[in-house]
Amino acid sequence: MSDARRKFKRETADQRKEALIQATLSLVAEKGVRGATVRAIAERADVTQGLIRHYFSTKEELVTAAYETHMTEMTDLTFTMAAKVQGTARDHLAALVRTSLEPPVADPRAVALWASFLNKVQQDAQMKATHERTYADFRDRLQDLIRAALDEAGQSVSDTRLHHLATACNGVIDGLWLEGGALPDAFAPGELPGIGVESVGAIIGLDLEQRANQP
Amino acid sequence: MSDARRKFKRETADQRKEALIQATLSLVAEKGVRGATVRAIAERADVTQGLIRHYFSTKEELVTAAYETHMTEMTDLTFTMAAKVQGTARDHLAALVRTSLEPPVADPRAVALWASFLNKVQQDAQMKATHERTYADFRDRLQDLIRAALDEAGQSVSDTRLHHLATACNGVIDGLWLEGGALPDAFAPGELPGIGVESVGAIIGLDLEQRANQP
DNA sequence: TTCGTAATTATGCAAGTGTATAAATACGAA
DNA sequence: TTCGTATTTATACACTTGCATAATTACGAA
Repeated sequence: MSDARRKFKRETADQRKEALIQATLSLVAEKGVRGATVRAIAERADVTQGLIRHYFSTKEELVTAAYETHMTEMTDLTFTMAAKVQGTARDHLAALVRTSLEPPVADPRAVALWASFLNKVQQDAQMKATHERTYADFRDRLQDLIRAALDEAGQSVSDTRLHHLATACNGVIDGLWLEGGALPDAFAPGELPGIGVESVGAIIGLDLEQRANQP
Repeated sequence: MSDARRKFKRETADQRKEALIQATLSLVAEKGVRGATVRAIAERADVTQGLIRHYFSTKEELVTAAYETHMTEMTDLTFTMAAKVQGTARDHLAALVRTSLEPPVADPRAVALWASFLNKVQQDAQMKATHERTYADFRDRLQDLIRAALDEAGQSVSDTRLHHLATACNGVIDGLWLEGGALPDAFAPGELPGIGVESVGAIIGLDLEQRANQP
């Protein structure tokens, strides 16, 4: 029997799960969690709906897995990109801010996903835990960078003060991230990272915009 | 026939529409637009589902009306509260920032609504128009306050620079508003308005935290 | 009081929903 | 090659959804 008459192809469990998760994410971004129906997900992943049940015992389980995947990818992406930058502690901090506010991290689809999941995150304990873990990860990392940049500049701050600075900067960064994704046309290209670096610099009292070895 | 045996009570069209809209908003905040079913809305408004059709020819129409109502209420509320403050231009600006980041403006329900409507806003032209109008209103008002505060301090800035400052401050305020509503427990009481005033002040180069007639 | 009519309820329907279960089929092991 | 079995499709079911239409009922006008 020729391949052309094959009715389907077997994939590994990981490939299928990943395809289903990606199909779920794209639909959730477009139409929300309830709009991402099993049939629509199956169609987008090019399988029949029964297959979903074979890999995820319920739609809830698929959605939770998709959220977990998305959040992990976002965090990894941000940290990986920011880690590439060489330079002083101040440069590192500036790079993290910039990376967080540029594509592919800051992007309409990511914000649409964030918005679509918000309801469920507030009600589902497991999703809430995932959310708080990623949030805390980012904030701690940001706090370390702020401390290093201030140390480097010869300034010392109390733990309380440092905590406040990190909270403020994190709020500004997350906020601008949301704004940029929700209203991509409200900002000129590169404007958003600029505002972020300017604001974070202003809050902690360092000029982040000049590079380390300027004239 | 005694009142106790009445099967229903007639209300004016405005009262019923308002009740249906409020029921819709509370359900959309909890479960998203698709989760706010006609039957659930009717139950929450204490009517039978057929009545909805009598006032709104389609669910889409009800949802659009609810969004319009919500956005108008939010804008009015913010401007009304901020307008009460007496003092210098700097005080006015600080008050607008604070008001935007305190309850009842900054509040989990309002952010949940924002998130739930985001999908529809991006796809429905009428909702997009409503959104952009309210957004522009706020930004223009903010820009006027910034200009006045800078004038008052004897600083003059170019229109381009002013536009940039307003965009930056607006981004920070909206962003913090979202953060505060999405993670109400991440900030101590009063911390968020403080961060907002601090950041906006830092961006435009004025200390907004001291009141006008300090020693 | 009676009565007309608009507000409200009651009932029904076709399409879409998640989930369950049976049937078909690809593909590695023998 | 043959065959077993996990993967995948096919089909069905009970329930929910938005919308439509008929049947009631409240309440002001006469």
